[in-house]
Amino acid sequence: MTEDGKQNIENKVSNIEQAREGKLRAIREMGIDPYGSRYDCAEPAAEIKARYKDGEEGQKAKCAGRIVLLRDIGKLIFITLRDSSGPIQVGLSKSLLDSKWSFMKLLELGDIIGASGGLGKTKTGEITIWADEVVLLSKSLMQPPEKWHGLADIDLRYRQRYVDLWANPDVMGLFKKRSAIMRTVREYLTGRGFMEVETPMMQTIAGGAAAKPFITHHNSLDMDLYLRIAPELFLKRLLVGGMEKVFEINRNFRNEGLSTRHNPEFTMLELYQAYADYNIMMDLTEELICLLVEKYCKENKTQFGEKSVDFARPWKRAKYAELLKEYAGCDIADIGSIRKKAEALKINHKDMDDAVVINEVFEQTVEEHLNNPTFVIDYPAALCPLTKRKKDQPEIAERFEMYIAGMELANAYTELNDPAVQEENFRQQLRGQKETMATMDHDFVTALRYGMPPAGGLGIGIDRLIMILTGATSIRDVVLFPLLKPAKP
RNA sequence: GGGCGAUUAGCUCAGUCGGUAGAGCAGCUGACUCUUAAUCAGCGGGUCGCAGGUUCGAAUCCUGCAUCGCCCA
Repeated sequence: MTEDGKQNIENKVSNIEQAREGKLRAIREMGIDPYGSRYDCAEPAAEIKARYKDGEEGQKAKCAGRIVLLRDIGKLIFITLRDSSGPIQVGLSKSLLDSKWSFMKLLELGDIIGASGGLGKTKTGEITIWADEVVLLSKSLMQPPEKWHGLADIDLRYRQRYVDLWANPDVMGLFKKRSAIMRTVREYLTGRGFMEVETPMMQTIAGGAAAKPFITHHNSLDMDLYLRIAPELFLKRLLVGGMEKVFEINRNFRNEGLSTRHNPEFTMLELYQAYADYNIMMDLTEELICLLVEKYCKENKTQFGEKSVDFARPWKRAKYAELLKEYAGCDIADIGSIRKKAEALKINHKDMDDAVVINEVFEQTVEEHLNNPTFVIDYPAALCPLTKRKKDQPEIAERFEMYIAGMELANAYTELNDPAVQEENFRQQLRGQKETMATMDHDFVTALRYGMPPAGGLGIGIDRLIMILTGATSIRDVVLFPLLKPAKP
């Protein structure tokens, strides 16, 4: 960097940061590299603490992490060092580190160090590494957040998640839990013979769901592509190809508003099982989520904001029409009364097809009441262009959505495998629907013409599932880097 | 898109009726070999989100904008 460049940066930083720059220079002048390198054989802090036994003081211990608290008592410095397993106290005493003492005095909050020495306890009983060697692994030039309250500003927490994660241990804990949950999901599915696959994120036709896609452009082909709104149509092509149990856990992108339940990119689990149907998908959903609840929640319950959710089995299974009757007071066959209800709900239903009105009324009257896990089954077929219809009731589709805490978590159906019906459904456009699931995909119809086994398919919104399992009421709390507008124009 | 709220020191927050900006933590100086948000003494630190307006005078009142949050669509 040029001298001018340096000058410009230094003019911008605060006095506090200038003090840190000063320490950086001082450390360099001592001939010490402030950005150390590889540090071998460090042990997780939690394991060091766990293996400590009274009466066996002096055993060697070595760990690395960030200085999150520092208490300087003069010729004795106590450091609370935190690595990804948790905190451990490191004691620096002048008698052990005399030749390096002026360097030790330059350590400050936020620095990443490695320390090794004998394990022991202080007079107050804290397990402590009495360091005889300390290495600076990375100098921190930024002021850490307030040590007691951590980083509380929600905006800053999302924008600077890298600070949030170490300043707020609960946040780290949540994302560790998310990772563990995902591991369990994969173990469960692969244990049952499912194969994990990856299908295109960039698609020429955005199908498989009702949502607005993001559009991007391929330069050398000079054509627009869509970021996928669902992997469904590709996963079903794999059934045609002979894969019998497949799943994909990956991002979907939907170009819609942001809310506590919606992030434009979100993680979806979709799985397909040949020769199954939606009843099997229901059992699988219940079993998988109950396994997760058992493993990651207390007493088969979670607290979600004001709501308490009870996962006791068997979960309620209720027909769409029955719920509409119960909460909207409308008979699904009586479109007159449903339009009347829509009127009362201030739904602009004039230009909507019947099925669309019914669903609007359903969403506004029923969903909020579905607190404990509930399978809503047997949807109006008009709303489900990719779903097989009931043999004896062609107006009903073999589909369920599963709700918890008033939030849609899963969506599944007996997959439609009749190419003629599929092609016809792709042509049916419902009036009044903001987005449609029925986008013509000729190649998908061709695939079905080769023959797709009857199958059950299931989608689970992973971010929402994590919200339920962790009690986080905003999707932004379970997504590491949620989409935000730029802070400065 | 609409309504409500927030935005003040690096961080967490006070700021009365409109009268020149406050605390704790962090920082700096000093003391301290068993601290646990260490303590004690002293010092420095502000584009009160941005832009206008009202006023003798605005962090405070008004308007617009920005970002975030909550609720609604």
